[in-house]
Amino acid sequence: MRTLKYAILGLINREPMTGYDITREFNSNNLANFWYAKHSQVYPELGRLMEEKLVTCEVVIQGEKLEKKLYSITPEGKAQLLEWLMKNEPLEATPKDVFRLRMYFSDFMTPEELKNQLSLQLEKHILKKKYLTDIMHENHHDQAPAITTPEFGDFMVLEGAIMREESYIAWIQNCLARCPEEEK
Amino acid sequence: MRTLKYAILGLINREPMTGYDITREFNSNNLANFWYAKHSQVYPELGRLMEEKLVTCEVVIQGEKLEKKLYSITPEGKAQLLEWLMKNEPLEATPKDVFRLRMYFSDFMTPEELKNQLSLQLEKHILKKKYLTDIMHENHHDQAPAITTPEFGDFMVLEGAIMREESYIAWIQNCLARCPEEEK
DNA sequence: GGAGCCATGTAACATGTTACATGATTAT
DNA sequence: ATAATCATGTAACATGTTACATGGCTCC
Repeated sequence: MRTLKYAILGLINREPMTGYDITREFNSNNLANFWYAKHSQVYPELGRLMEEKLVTCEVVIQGEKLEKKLYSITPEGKAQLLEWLMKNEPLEATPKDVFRLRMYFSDFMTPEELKNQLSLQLEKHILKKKYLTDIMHENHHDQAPAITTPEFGDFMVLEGAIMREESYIAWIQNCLARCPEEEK
Repeated sequence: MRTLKYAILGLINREPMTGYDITREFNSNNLANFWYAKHSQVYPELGRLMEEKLVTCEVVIQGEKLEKKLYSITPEGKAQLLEWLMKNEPLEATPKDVFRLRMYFSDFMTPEELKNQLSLQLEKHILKKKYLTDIMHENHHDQAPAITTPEFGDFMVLEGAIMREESYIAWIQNCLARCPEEEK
């Protein structure tokens, strides 16, 4: 699959970046909602991409002597990125979800503990949704940017992340509604 | 984290099972929507659980001489499972999603190819939703079973999986709606 | 001068996938 | 008989996390 390879190629295709920049993107408000990696994964992968001649590297001096490696995409890199973007593969395996797994075994909890677990999770997803909508206001003022700009991709996936949270929240509320009323 | 450990404990807690049974559950209509593992991961984990004395194992002969290992949960296993179910941990990292990653880089595609990619994905998620709702009709007749039964967990997570597909479908339709109209 | 960030890397470990390997049972 | 499924395991590899390790730059 080598998805990390294409994630890095896609970022460098937007503009030349260092490994540090790429890692920062992977922990940003946009990308982190559907892809991420630690720097310990990024640097070795950049090495592989160099070997495969999909990126080139220029050493830049920051200040007195700090060396940064600024990576750029090659024509072959662009070609492979485009090929990957055009793919039509079967649906990926469904994402793993530890909370859903715990709910699957809910009959081993008391109804009170089940309700408590659902409420705690609900709260967290409500906060996450608020966090995402705040970013949406700040970055896009809830207006879709023009297609063919990088901002369009940012906007689409952020909107998707918000919708995902809304759906999760609605699901938990459904589950809570199905739990019996407290005995007085 | 050792989530696989708890997934296996949770299953064996419902009733004694073999490694083969567990693997089958991990590829079923319920569980596979939020957790799964291959048999090559299950058998070694069962070995670890034996070492930790969280499960016991009884050899059963099937037919003439086929040996099955039927695993049961121990009191200590039950205790650890319950502890895990009661946890209140921060939200997991957001699930990775290759299609969203490709959409993030959509400005590198032509608008036509972007629409094509969105349409292909839409179709797949519509099929998946139909697949899930069919199972819902068959297994539960759209009626929530009583809380405190294992079927309640099955129902909850299946409902969640359907809602997840509905949300994904709505997102893709949003994206398509934002794409410009075809020229004449 | 020190805190926090910029910048790059490696090592050990945990998790997960694909392939290799073997053999019994059941239904056609 | 033979194909599909039941049943259990290991090996090699890919992916991802945590910890170790080093040093420069910028702002206070």
